[in-house]
Amino acid sequence: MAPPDLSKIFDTIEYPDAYRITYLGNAIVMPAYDAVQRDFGLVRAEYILLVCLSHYEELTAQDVARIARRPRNTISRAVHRMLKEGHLERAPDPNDGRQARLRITPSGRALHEEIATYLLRRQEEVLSVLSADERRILSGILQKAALHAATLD
Amino acid sequence: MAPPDLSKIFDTIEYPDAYRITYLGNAIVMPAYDAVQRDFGLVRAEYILLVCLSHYEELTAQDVARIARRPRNTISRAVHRMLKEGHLERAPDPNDGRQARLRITPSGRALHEEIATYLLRRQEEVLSVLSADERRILSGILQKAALHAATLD
DNA sequence: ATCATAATGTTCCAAATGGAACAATATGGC
DNA sequence: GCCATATTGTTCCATTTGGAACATTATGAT
Repeated sequence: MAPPDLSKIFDTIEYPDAYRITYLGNAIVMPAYDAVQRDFGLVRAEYILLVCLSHYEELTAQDVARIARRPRNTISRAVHRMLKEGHLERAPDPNDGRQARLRITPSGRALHEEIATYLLRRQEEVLSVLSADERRILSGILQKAALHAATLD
Repeated sequence: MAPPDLSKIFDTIEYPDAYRITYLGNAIVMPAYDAVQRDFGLVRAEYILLVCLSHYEELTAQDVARIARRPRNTISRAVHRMLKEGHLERAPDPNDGRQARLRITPSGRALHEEIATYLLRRQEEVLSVLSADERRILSGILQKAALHAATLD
C-alpha cells in the first residue's frame, strides 16, 4: 500500500488550531521527556514538580497540582520521591496543619537546570523553521491565549 | 499562605514557547477528552484511531501510529475494541501478509463527528480571546511549524 | 535461491496513572 | 462554641500505558 501523506490531516481536521497546537506540543516535549527519563530516571510528574518549584519560592502540593493541571495524588507521589532524592524540602505550614510548604534544594535546582536544556534544545529544533518575526508574533499570541486559558475553570 | 500567581511561570520558564504550547494544548484537549470518556466511554487511543480513519480512506495500524505519534501496541488494542464496537472494518492486505487495511464504518464516522464537536467547542472557548487577525496569523505559523515537526525523526 | 535484516501486529509484564475514599484540619453559618 | 461543609495530602485499587520480546511476513544482498 502506498504510504499515506501523514500531514494531510492538518488541513482536513475539524479543529485545526487545537490539532496543530497539540501536535506541536507533543513533538516538542515527548522526545525531551523520553530523554529525561532515560538520562535522569525522572517521570513526568517529578520533573513538573521541579519546574514549578524552580519558579516559585514556596508552594504547596496543591499549588503545584493547580499550576500544572495534574491530579493531586500524582504530585503527592512525586513529592515523596523527590524528598528522598534530596531535591526538595518540606516544612509544615504553621498556620494550616493540612498543608506543607515545599521548596527546591540546590541539588534539585541544578537538576532542573540540566533538564531544561533538553526542552530548550528540542523547542529550537522544532521551531527553528520559523523566522525571528514569526517567533516573536507566535510568542505573543500564545502568551495571550495561555493567560486566558489559565483563567478558565 | 498567600495563593501564588499561577501564571508567573509563563514569563520565567526557560522555554516559554514550548511551555505555552503544551499548556494551551492541554487546556484544550484534556477537558474535551475527559468529557468524551465520560459520555462515550472511549479512551484516548480509540478516539485518535477514529480521527485518523475519518481523514484517510484506508490506513494500516502502523500508519495510525505514525500519524498520531503513539506506540503501536496501544493502537493495536484500540483497533480490537473499535472492531468489536463496529466502528471499524479490517481487511488483510493482499500484497503484504503482515499488515491489514483499516477503514472506518458509518457508525464510527458518526461517532467521530459527534466527538469532534467537543474538541471544536473547547478550542473556541480557549482561543476566543484572540482577534480574527490573531487567529489567522496563529493558524499559519502553527501550520508551518507543525509541518516541519512532522518531518523530524 | 538463501539467508540476514527489517517491518507489522500482537502479547506479556511491569510501571504509571487517576478516580474515589479516607483521616486530619480548617472554615463558615448559626 | 458547635456542627456541617470544604480542603489538603495520602492510600487504595482498577485501568491505562508503553517497552520488550515474539511470530509472521517481506526485503535485499549475494
